[in-house]
Amino acid sequence: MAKRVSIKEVAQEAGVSIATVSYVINNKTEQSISKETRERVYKAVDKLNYVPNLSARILANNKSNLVGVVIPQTEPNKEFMFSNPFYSEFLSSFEYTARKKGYHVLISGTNPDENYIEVAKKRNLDGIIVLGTYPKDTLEELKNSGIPTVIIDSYVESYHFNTVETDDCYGGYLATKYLLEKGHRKIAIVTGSFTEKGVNQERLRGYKDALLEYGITVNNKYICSGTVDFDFGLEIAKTITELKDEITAVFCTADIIAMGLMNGLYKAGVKVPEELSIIGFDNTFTSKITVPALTTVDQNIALKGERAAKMIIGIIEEKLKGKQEYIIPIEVVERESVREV
Amino acid sequence: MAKRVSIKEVAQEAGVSIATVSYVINNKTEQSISKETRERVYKAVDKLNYVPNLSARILANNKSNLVGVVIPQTEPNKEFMFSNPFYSEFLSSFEYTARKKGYHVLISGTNPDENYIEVAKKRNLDGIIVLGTYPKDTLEELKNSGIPTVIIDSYVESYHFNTVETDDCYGGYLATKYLLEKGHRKIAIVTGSFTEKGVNQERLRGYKDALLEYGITVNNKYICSGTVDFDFGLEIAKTITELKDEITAVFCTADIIAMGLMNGLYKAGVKVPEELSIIGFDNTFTSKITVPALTTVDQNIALKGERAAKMIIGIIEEKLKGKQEYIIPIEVVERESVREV
DNA sequence: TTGAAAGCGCTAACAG
DNA sequence: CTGTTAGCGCTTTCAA
Repeated sequence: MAKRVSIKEVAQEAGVSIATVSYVINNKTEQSISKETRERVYKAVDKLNYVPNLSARILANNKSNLVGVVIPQTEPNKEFMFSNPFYSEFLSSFEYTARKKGYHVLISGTNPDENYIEVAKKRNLDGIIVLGTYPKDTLEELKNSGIPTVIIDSYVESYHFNTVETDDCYGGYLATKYLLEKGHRKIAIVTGSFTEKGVNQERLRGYKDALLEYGITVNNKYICSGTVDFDFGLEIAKTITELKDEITAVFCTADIIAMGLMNGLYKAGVKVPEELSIIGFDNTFTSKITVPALTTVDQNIALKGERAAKMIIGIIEEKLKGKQEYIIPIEVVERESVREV
Repeated sequence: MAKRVSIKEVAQEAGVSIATVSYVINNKTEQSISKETRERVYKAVDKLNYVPNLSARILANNKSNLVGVVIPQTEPNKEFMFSNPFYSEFLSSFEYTARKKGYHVLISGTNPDENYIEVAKKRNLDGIIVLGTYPKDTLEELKNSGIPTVIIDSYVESYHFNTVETDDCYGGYLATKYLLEKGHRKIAIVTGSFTEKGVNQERLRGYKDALLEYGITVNNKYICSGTVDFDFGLEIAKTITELKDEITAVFCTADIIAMGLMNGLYKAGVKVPEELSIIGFDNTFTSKITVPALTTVDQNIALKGERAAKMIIGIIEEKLKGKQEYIIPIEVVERESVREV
């Protein structure tokens, strides 16, 4: 590797002190530098192809311009975190926004044994984004570490933490209401497991709210809970098929479940939406792809990534003070999987 | 933020010198340390909750245990790089493998204006993974920077660079041959644009090879080239529908195109696979989801990520010398979109 | 087996 | 307006 040039060599080349070089390259306004000197430094930087060594800078400044994103192992025993398209869409938009603001992004799945705070300290992370649900203790510890943190999509005592969230309850309400407005009255819900205060529970709450608003009593037989994946959707198709003569619509609290369900229904010969209407949640890009295309609740993941980036950077740079909260707007995207009855 | 404890405080607590602490926490074998001292240090580390500051370490060692992954803006004007599920699957597996080996991963889209070598130098990256196709100059420059680099899926003068690749030509051959074995003789190919020496060109080559092997002359009318996305597949459905009485099968060089095509065909009332067989390429997780499920060529993306990580780390640690190359094995995954004729 | 001290590249307080 | 220098936390040579 070609020997890296340091500030010292730049100083030499420009015939100034290293302090001066530092002032110039950092555009320190509190230091006036003669135009001439400034130019000499620039020229030397160019000529020598100087690139500052951030490690040294971090050491001196205690500021890394690095933010870490922690992504859960979505499936235990599965090493892979963001096979779920949600994560990649989020990350994509997050990284882009952060980069534009001069921050780099360190990603990390979670090692069960490794405490993320350790990573954060080691790498002098300026801030941390936490995706997904974690035990409250872990989050509390994070908070106590004093490192700016933004939690995404976690309902764990939100009043404590900076958060970017979707209004899942409202989303569940919207989805269900949409079906109701289309004339459906017997509506099943297929959802993930109800970890305490999780996303699924909120969406279920919205579902109930909407039914109540229409004076419909909630029928527990219509509530199917399992895991958030394709296979569960596939599997539950059997149950739904049996319910087919009673119900006219299904609200799946995740697109991926809806896909599995639609697939299973297809195999069982149940036509969507002719015989059964389906609405999803997430609007991952795959929902356009199904046949029929899936009507779903859009939570604007890209916006989520962008807001998360702006929030954490705002906090880091102390432009944002106190607890921060942002709720991502939500809306139904009409496609082809719901019919009017 | 709670004041961080440094090696100095640990030394004080343990009643030894900072050098000794350094030896102990780094497990330096070339330094013998009495068991007793070692224990005292460990105790102090625990008590004070000491976490080493990697920035200082990097500065002293010139070794960051950080590797950068450069991801292209797949679509110009689109900020988002890895909406394409390929990237997330790759990254997921890459990060996991790297983490297990003690490396962290810095991700970055590419700023048109910002030269990635600069990022690499700034952050003292130990190695770089480049995804996708770049101008040869850029890669050459990277090479000259002396930073270990592994290029994924680029055909740019591969003999120069360390690479992890899929044998796209062979994949194209396999896909086509599969159709031929199922009795198809008139086979169209729908593919992306032919940038010089890109993936698509290779897959096309395989397609031609297979036809030739069966003594079939290539019909240019059957070669449809556009962009690698859902919409192109949708669009090309029209052309394919017109060809329907001549051809019996289509090879799409990307799953996402196949999805669009299937969607378009569905709308046009063309039945897959009864009237037309379709085979894809990639085996992204979405290919299970379609109706009918897509028969496709699997390139084992997770393995790709794993091998890339092992390769770059091997090179960094000088366990791997000279040009490295790994070709990901490939196979056809049979599902439901191809029928026997 | 241990410790003192130089040095990694940079920032910033201070002096001039 | 510019330069000197201490110090950020750590590794490593060399001496003890």
